[in-house]
Amino acid sequence: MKTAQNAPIHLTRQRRLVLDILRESKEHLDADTLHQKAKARNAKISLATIYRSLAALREARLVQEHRLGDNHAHFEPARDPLHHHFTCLKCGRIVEFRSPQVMKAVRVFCTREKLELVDVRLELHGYCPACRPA
Amino acid sequence: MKTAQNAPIHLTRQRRLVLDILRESKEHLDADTLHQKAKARNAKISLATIYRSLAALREARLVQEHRLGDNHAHFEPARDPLHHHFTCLKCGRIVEFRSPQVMKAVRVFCTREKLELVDVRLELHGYCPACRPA
DNA sequence: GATAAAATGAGAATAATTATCATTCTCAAA
DNA sequence: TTTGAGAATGATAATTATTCTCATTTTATC
Repeated sequence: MKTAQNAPIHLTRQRRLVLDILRESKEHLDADTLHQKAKARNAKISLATIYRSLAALREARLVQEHRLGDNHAHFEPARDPLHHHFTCLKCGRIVEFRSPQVMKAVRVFCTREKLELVDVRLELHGYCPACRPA
Repeated sequence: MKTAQNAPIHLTRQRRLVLDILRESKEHLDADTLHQKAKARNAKISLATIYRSLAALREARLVQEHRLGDNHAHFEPARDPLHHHFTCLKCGRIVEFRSPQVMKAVRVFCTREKLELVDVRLELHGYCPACRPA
């Protein structure tokens, strides 16, 4: 049985490219946008490879996947410390935030339950000041 | 606080049915399973109506949507206090937990940033004791 | 260099969700 | 009670996101 957990990632040209684009853009890119940007630099890269690279990079903890408002995934390079997102339900604006308290509480819970934590995803939804009702 | 966004929901027979099934099952049902269960009680209910009902119920804060491991949504009735989920990446087991500390930190952040909070979704991924590598 | 394993590209296939549209239901005003 | 407007529904088509297949290419190992 393979322990995908500790598999060192093989950083191929395509995976490197995907990671580089994510790191440079510092935005929450989705697979399709990533594909566009990748093609702009590399005539031949398949959307399937984008997805496969993202899966491998995520497995290696180099990228994080998020589910913001819409029903497709967004990705960003894993930064330390982790941060979280608030998405405005009306205008889609994203506000990022960090919270040592949240991370602490999560770690305490995982330790107590003997859970090995790979990924933390805290997503808030609501209305930003401009969109909240009077 | 009554707001423009959360118009009072019109609890039609179909929406009531969807909500009842969720409340009775106390599980994390996906749209398709919900459709099966609904059809078992009501000869005529469309999958589209399931989705529309879920959207309306979510808007009314009566149900919560989650993105657990697989790439489709799961739903459960909104319970108070909110709870969160840890999903094992290998076996899919779900461990629920509550955390006043997390909720407190979230509320402090939203107050400070003048954000109106509608939904909190904290999802942890990793390996459960049975699946974590030696 | 030979060979096995892994990664890739292209596009088909699948799954999840949303859109369309004709019909039905709800409810307030006449 | 009728009626008319707007909302909800059912059936299904359409769209979107993601995964799969398979032939080919690249990389790692001997």
